[in-house]
Amino acid sequence: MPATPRHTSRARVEAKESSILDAAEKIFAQVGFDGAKVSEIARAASVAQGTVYLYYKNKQDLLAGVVGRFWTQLTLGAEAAIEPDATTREQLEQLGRYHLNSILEQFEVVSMTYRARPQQEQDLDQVREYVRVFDRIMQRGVDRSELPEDIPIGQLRDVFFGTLEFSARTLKLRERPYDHSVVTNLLAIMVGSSSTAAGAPKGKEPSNRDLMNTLKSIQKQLITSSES
Amino acid sequence: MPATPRHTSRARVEAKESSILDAAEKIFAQVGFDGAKVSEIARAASVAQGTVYLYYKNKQDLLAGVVGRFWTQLTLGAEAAIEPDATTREQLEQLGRYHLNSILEQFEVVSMTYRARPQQEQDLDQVREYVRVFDRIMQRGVDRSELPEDIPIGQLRDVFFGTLEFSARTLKLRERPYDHSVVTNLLAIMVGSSSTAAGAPKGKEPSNRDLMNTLKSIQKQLITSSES
DNA sequence: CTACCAAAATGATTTAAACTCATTTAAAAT
DNA sequence: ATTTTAAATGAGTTTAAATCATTTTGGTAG
Repeated sequence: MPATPRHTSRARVEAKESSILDAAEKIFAQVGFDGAKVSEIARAASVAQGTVYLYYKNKQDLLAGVVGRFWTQLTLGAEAAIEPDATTREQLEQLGRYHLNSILEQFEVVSMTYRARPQQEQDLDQVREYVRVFDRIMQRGVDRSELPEDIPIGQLRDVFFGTLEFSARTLKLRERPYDHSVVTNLLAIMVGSSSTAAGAPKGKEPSNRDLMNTLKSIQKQLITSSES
Repeated sequence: MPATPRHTSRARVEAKESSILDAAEKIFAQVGFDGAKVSEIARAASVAQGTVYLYYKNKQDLLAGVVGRFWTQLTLGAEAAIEPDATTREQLEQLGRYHLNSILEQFEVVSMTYRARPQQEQDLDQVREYVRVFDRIMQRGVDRSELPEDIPIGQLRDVFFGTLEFSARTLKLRERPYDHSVVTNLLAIMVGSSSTAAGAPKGKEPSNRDLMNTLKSIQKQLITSSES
């Protein structure tokens, strides 16, 4: 079992595992999950069919591996893309920009995320980990008093990622490239209209008052907070 | 071929077609697309396996049938749920409420929508038809001067449906029922904070000024409108 | 009423691809 | 050098989708 390698170096096992993942990612992206044959993937990874099954229980599990790795890397990239000293609003813009760009680039893998969690089970752990990047930015905003402390982070998370994913789908469908206005507009409605966009009046500091006011007014409307 | 029935009544053919769809919908929802066997579906519809293939080219096509019918019915229901004389804001709330409720109820079918369009092809026609309900409400708002005329309807559509779908996923994951605050908050950020929610101050007419102002301020930020 | 025809339905058979496992090969320990 | 254990192999098995030669059904005409 590769799960507990004693006699062989862990490094080699991991190298093979990742070469299988590379091959799978390539083939899945090319022909989709259903179109992909495990024999093809094995060939692309230069191993025998049976070897794939030493590392992954089945084809589903292989997909989960590909998708999981993608989101793990996305988390690392997102953390790198965010300047720790920037304002909450700037950090959200950095994350939004990074997120939209990434899911456009790896659109096929993102789409397959939904197939990697069979039958209404929990989300992939790696996806949950990823969305925490958003949560941390928001929580930090609360701690720094840039955001009201009873702001519904969970609901705004769905606004943020839901909008960006649907926008990415729309852009793909129309064969358009990354469009920064999507992020700008999203932040405008989420957090008020302090502008950092090109073409906007220069020399004016983004004010956090807009952000506070907008979110406070949302807050007033919140009847029942559906999470802790 | 059932495509051109001459000797048999169209009604009977359609009855059988829809009984196969009913069976497929039931089995798909129960065990998912991959878990479903065509033989099971045929059994549930009281026909032979081969008969299924007279009506649908393959299993994928059968899924497309189930999913397409769902969105067609959703369009009809949405149109019925919207009062033509209500304000734009009220109509959006009606649509949002109806949409969230419906996709929560038929969550499995909605999830399978993405599998019904194989390999980055166009959206299902029925889905495109459905989202036009939103577009018409918005366009009507523009025509009535309740909305600025250069409002980016396409982008707001992604905010609307993206947020609701991700919110539904979150609610399902946490095993919570329909939560109206999701719709209320979404409208608050999309369209300003005129409250119609329970517990809010009564006797105050929802003002359209909020709506205009919010959207105007978004408008200012729009650098390039990425659609007509 | 019976013979005829075409549409519709059937399910045994074919096909294809996921998955298994007895065997071989390679690596590590003694 | 020998033994032991891990890793890899691919022919063979299994499963389920899809096909198609045959049968059944329902309508039409003589």
